[in-house]
Amino acid sequence: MSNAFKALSSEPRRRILNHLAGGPMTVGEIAAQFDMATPSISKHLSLLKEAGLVHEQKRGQFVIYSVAADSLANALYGFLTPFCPDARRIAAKRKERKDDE
Amino acid sequence: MSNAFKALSSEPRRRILNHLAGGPMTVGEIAAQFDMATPSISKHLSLLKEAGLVHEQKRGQFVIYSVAADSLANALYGFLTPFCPDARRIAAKRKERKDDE
DNA sequence: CTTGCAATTAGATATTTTCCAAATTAGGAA
DNA sequence: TTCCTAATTTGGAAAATATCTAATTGCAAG
Repeated sequence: MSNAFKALSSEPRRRILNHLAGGPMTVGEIAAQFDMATPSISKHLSLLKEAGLVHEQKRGQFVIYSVAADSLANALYGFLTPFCPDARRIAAKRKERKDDE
Repeated sequence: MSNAFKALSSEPRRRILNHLAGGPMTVGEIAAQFDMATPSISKHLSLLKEAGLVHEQKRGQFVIYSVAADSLANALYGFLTPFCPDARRIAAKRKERKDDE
């Protein structure tokens, strides 16, 4: 899903992802790094989750977020593919074969 | 530069880039593919140019746009690096060495 | 049960983005 | 020059975003 790109379009969200790259963290730990109210951070996190870029795990009263590295890779891979000449050739062949049927 | 992500956050702009992946085109040729007024397309293209994701070349009264594949790759590479464990290790070492000085 | 802390949801406001139609710029051709 | 076409700029309205404070939810400890 390309909500990923909308999620990545915000500087704060990219910074949040970067922090999370260091390992899972609670909302409070993340918020402590930013000059931004906790609800705003929470909102950003929920957006990142919507986009499938982070995972959320509840532990008691805490919520722990972590990077969904696989989704991140998939989103960017899917986007980049059409720009790779080899991939384009392969896709074209596949399409041609489909048209024959 | 991370204007690239803002540029990529719009569906129309991603579709435009996709069309351009097929080869250079004039504004009119691009606009013909979309159900959107030409000025809007023009605006999107100028945004993509700002972000360094396309190149512009004037030929007479026409303006030809093409994908700046290198910038595209650089932007995504730079972003992805912190999420790659190997790259993280290397960056950490580099930082450590710098701290010693 | 009440109190306290973590996090999310609500409500409000300011800013940004998107898009179109109309006007403008600029090149090429009669 | 004058007309036509390509593209950009302008002006403005509607929609989406970002961020804050205040209120709410949920869990856990006394």
